[in-house]
Amino acid sequence: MEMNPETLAALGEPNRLRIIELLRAGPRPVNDIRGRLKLRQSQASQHLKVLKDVGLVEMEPRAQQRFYRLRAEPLKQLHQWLDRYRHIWEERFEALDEIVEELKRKEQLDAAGKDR
Amino acid sequence: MEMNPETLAALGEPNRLRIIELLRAGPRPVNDIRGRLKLRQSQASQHLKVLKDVGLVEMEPRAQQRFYRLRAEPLKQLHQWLDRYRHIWEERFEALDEIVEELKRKEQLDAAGKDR
DNA sequence: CAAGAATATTCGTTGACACGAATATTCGTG
DNA sequence: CACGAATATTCGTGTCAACGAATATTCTTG
Repeated sequence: MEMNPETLAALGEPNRLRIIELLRAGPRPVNDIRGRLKLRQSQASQHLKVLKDVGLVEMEPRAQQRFYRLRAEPLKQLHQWLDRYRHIWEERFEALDEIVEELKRKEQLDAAGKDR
Repeated sequence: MEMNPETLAALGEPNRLRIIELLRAGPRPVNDIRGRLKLRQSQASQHLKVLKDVGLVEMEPRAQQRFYRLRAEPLKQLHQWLDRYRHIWEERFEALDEIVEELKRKEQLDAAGKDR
């Protein structure tokens, strides 16, 4: 499972991240996004273009408005990718480490004990 | 729940992403990372510095080597953040929409039926 | 404490990108 | 088909970040 840096880079830009967060609630036309996030018109369009190019959003024209909505795939994929790091925050490994450490210490004590 | 763009931006750089993926298996000294990913020495150090600054990794000196390891917090946080988008890829909502649509259609048919 | 290994930091260069203003495009309506 | 609303695209500018080379720092060992 490989994760694609471009998706992450796209999310790494503050205004784009805000757009993603806004779209979580559902599809919106550009002008709505622009208004809520206080962006210039070109800014809104440009960022949406980047997001669309990496596949994070898709667009549906509706008269002269364009509705943008989140696409499931990349978000799901990113989530799955992170799942592979679960062991980092589920402390089992650290606990295991500690147990191993303790065992080592015990063995040493035992070994030392033999000589006493 | 807010997600911080800097973390994502840090992950958005290809070489840094590779470093993160490499560190998933456990802590490593700089030279090991450098070797496996075929980076220049300064590149390795610089990227590791960025990762450390955003808190994605931490460093532990060991003689003149420095071991870098993943930090749980930001990864866990990112995972949780993505959890809030679950409804996007778990099609329940779309399914629900369809059901609603069908119900509407049915009602109309029923209403029409009454007059026949 | 000199020397070497491992790593960090500095610095100049270059390319990419965000921004804003201006212009172009698309589409419904009179 | 002219017009206006909504959006996209282009272009010039400034900033920032990645890179590579060089230098500095840290730490161990003889």
